[in-house]
Amino acid sequence: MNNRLRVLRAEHGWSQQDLADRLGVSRQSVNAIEKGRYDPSLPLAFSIADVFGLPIEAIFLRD
Amino acid sequence: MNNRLRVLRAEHGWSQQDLADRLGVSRQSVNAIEKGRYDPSLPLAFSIADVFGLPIEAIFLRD
DNA sequence: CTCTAATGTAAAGCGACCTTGTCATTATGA
DNA sequence: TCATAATGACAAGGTCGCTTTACATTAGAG
Repeated sequence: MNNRLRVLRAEHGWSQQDLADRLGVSRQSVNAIEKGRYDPSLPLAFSIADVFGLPIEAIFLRD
Repeated sequence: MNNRLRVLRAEHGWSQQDLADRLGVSRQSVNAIEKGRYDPSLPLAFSIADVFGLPIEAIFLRD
């Protein structure tokens, strides 16, 4: 499950900590998801989609 | 996190076992998700979206 | 160069997701 | 009625998602 988190975060000029704060999760979680170490839960995926104003499918990609 | 699994499954005339087979998960998992006992992982949510030919947002709803 | 922000990673712990196995209940059909 | 299918639920066990704490590395500002 690839994702475009790093790019989207950069477009917004946010640090991993900034994004973590907006999502209400730890910086390590953002880093781990961004680096592909694991996938977010579905609720967190929805939160990420909300933060960026995009559908989940525009952020997370099948492989 | 509400979902429209029961309705969609009924529309297709599938039993929980039928859907589980298509998703490659156990019948108990389908039942638990359908009953709202827990949310699917993101990869499973994508599989469900694929099976029904719908975007994730059309199946799973924020609360 | 020095200080600080940002990032990457690791460990331990907890709860969520998913499994197999099992049992109970309800509905349907021969 | 009897057999079978479908659903709901629970327990035990494994892995994943997320936490806090901690430390190392990299990059930029001054």
